[in-house]
Amino acid sequence: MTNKDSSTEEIIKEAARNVFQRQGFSGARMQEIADEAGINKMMLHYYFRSKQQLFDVIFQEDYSNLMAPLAVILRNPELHVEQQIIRFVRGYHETMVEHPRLPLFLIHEFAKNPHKVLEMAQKAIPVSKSEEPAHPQLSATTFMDQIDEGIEKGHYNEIDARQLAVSMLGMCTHAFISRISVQTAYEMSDEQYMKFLEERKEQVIDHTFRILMKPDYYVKWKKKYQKEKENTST
Amino acid sequence: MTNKDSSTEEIIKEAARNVFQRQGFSGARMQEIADEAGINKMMLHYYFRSKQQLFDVIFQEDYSNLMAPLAVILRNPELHVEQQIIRFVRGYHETMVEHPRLPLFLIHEFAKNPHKVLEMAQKAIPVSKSEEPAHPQLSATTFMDQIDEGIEKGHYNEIDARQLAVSMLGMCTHAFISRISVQTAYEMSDEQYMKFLEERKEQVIDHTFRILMKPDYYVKWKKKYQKEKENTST
DNA sequence: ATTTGGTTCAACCATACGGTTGAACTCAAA
DNA sequence: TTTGAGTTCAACCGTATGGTTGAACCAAAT
Repeated sequence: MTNKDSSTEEIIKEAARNVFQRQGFSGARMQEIADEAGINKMMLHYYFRSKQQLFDVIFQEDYSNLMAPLAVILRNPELHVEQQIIRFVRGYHETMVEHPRLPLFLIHEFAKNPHKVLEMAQKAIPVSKSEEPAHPQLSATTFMDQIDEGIEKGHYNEIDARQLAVSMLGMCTHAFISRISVQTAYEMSDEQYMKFLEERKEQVIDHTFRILMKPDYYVKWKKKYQKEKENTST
Repeated sequence: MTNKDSSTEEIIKEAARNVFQRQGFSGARMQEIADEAGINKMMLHYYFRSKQQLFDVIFQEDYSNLMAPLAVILRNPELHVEQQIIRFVRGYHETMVEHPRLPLFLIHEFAKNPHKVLEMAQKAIPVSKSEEPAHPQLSATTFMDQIDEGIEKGHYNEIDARQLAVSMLGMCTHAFISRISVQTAYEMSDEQYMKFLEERKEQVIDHTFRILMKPDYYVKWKKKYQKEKENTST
């Protein structure tokens, strides 16, 4: 039981993560993973039995550690939608800046094998302790319900909450999924792109709220938000 | 020289298109393509020499016929940005409803092999006849320039045009790329999803303009737009 | 010093897969 | 009817790739 992070198992997983994220399941070669880990190919099978099992472990881990926590934000009934959006978008960008290939990887494998991934997703998002087992997903107001509420109050535009959700997700993912085309089209260096992503975090929040909120409510919100930011940063 | 569409070559291309779009290059099997086409595997090599060449033909065709025309809209200097956006988003949705797997397919292969795809993209978007060869891309006002112009006039919010472009693209692609998760999350039947996409077309335009335009200009625009629509439909 | 269980490896195996061969069929031109 | 180019196929080949074997190494326990 040596240092956990430098154990062979962890080294393999890290190498496999890289290769699978670059090449996808079918594009990845066991030999390539072994090379990247600097070990014998046998080791992969010794620790993870088969390519499929190694892949499943990686995918499961990535999904549970990185995506599931974000999904949970949008189901937290304690949190106001506006806070849900802010935390989701920030969380998404902060996570994906560290793992830029993850969105495309997850989406691609998802599309190739929806059935399997859906099972996995259910496992990965455990029913939170405060929720009654009888009402697994609907315990309180959700993202959608809160938006409808805001519409009734006259704060929000009369939009389909699902359309907003898809737009928000799309704005989040696209900067990572299409990085190369964006970077090429606008002739950005890697540093410039990182800066672009850093700015984008707040931009996506702004875009989402411009879509969601009626203009006067948006202005009010923005003032309040700017003050909060100043307080937090000092 | 028999009927073009039912020629063996076309049958093969159609089958290959399906398999490649479902499985990606490395996931696709020549045998599977042959089976889908209902012919002997030999035929694939007879007509297209190798898997790589068959793939290249498909990819090039899909890109040139379906994506390039859309990209051209955003570079048309004769067209006002607002018109560019409307035509792009409509065109995108109308194309992708017919070829729902195309966005993820293109993006995934692009990410795996950016160098090659970029070459292809340059070939696919020919310099239009009216343009001087000396200024291949910058012959007149572009998407970006027009937006900056609109900001100066006080019609548009002071946003980074690149951020808007990425948001718009993301809103377009996401509905197709993440179809299964969206459909599952909102428990939609296939018909309901088609309806969702049909609505989405106008929604994305609306969202984009809400991000882009100052509220009063947006209201003015919307009135004008609604009238135009009535005129067109009658 | 010996055993034992976990770990590592080079070499090997079976199969899947991309690609090839050579023969046969079709059909139009001569 | 013959010829020949274009087309189709079953069977085959070579290699890449996922997976296995059996032996060696090493550290801790006896």
